[in-house]
Amino acid sequence: MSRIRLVATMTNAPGVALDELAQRATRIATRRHQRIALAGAPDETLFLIRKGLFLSRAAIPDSHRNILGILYPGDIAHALAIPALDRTEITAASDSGEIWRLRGSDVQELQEMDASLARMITDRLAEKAARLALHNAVIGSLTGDERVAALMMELALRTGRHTPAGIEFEMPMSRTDIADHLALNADTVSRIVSRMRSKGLISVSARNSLSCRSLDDLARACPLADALARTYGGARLDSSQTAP
Amino acid sequence: MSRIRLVATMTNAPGVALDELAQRATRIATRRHQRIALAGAPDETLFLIRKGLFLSRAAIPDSHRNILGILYPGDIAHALAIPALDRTEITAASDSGEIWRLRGSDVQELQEMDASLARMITDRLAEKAARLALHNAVIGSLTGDERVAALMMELALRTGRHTPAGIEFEMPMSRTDIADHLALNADTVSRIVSRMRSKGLISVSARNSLSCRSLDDLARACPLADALARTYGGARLDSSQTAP
DNA sequence: CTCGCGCCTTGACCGTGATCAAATCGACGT
DNA sequence: ACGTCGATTTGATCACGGTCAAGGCGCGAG
Repeated sequence: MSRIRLVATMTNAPGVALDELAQRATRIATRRHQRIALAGAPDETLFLIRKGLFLSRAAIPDSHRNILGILYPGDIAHALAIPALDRTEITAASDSGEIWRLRGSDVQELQEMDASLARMITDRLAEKAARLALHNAVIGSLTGDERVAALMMELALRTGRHTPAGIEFEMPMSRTDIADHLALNADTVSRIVSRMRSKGLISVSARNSLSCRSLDDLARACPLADALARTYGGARLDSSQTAP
Repeated sequence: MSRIRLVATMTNAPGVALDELAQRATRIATRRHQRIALAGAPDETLFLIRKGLFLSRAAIPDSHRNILGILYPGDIAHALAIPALDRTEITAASDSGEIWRLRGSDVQELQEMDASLARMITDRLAEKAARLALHNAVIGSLTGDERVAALMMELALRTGRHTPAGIEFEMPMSRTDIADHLALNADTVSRIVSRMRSKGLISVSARNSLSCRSLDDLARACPLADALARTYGGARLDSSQTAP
């Protein structure tokens, strides 16, 4: 049997590079539903997510879908890393978030002075590509139920806290947003979540907040759990049954 | 009405950075179906696609799917940009391809000497992220027919040549590979391609080679054609009817 | 309190694409 | 030419999830 451990996630960039960025960054405090347009900013502008959960959106022709991805603290958003669609923007999913905006020329300059910053940026971009490829596999090869379980694992691993009842995590998106992100339908997502609740896999602990007794049960509901754990948790599935 | 122009695509990195890389790279000539394992190489090893079409693969649990993406000349492959799945590898789709393998430490060193190389690498990674996000939208919001049209547009824009009969392009993958990549089923892909042939949208010009009379007709079959053209072609859809 | 407005839930029905099976095609070696 | 093996095509059937519609719930405004 396999077990997932929840470990502290490194959501922040290494301190050295961060201090340099902090000096030049425009800090933006955000509240829920606040939008930050990418269309307006110059191409090279770089956004660094510092706190909270954000969604990147864009208009997708002939479709109601408009979610491109979830942004977590530490992530980078850059116009060049987003497909050439209309109305691209970032919206805050949770309250009291924070984003840093950096001019492309400043980043360029700092990068030339400090190689570790360049390294940090390429690592973030590579990680983002890996996560997008994994998400491709999620929506390309999993059933509806498995996709929802995958999203919950991702959020639990990133934002989860241990409580007596198990692991509690935020899912601060509407059913429609979840559906868009998982390439499902809002009605279907609602059905799936209800089913998971009635099976006891998860329970609602507050508005936009879920808890699950055991991550392992969730993982068993999702074939890609192992890869998700490695990617999002710093945690990993291991086969040892050593229960201390 | 909109028209798509096919323009020369810049598939190669800027010359300056390329010369530096050339000195340190191990050049690998590949033939069809040749595999290059990523699992064996050190984490930081960087692969640069120089010629030919390649597919990145990985084992996906409980699924026959195993295609993560298509790699075109100019693309970078890096273990960190690939999700934490088993049996990750790159296979050549076409004959007479070429890949450069670079040690992570060499890249690091060159990057510190020449900022334009660092820039080239981040640009490639960002572009890859954009393409993956676009592919998410393709398999998440399009019907089977539209997905196949999207893949054909991508290939036509990247590898297409003008001929008297229209645009001719290579599709050197098996039906199964195409199906995996588009999150469809091999049977379904076969049906869709047959349907497109009987509609006259495309015709078979040789084994693994198709031609289509007009890219615009293909584009009309795919809601995301505009974004695909911007991303893959350097071409774009424009609304001018100026026919010289 | 009550109304109104979003959002969510649940049910009934339907369509796209998956699955399974059989026939056909293509490449290659003998 | 013939036989073999894998890939492709095509057909028949079915299930998952989409669509549409009705009803419920939460929450803020009047």
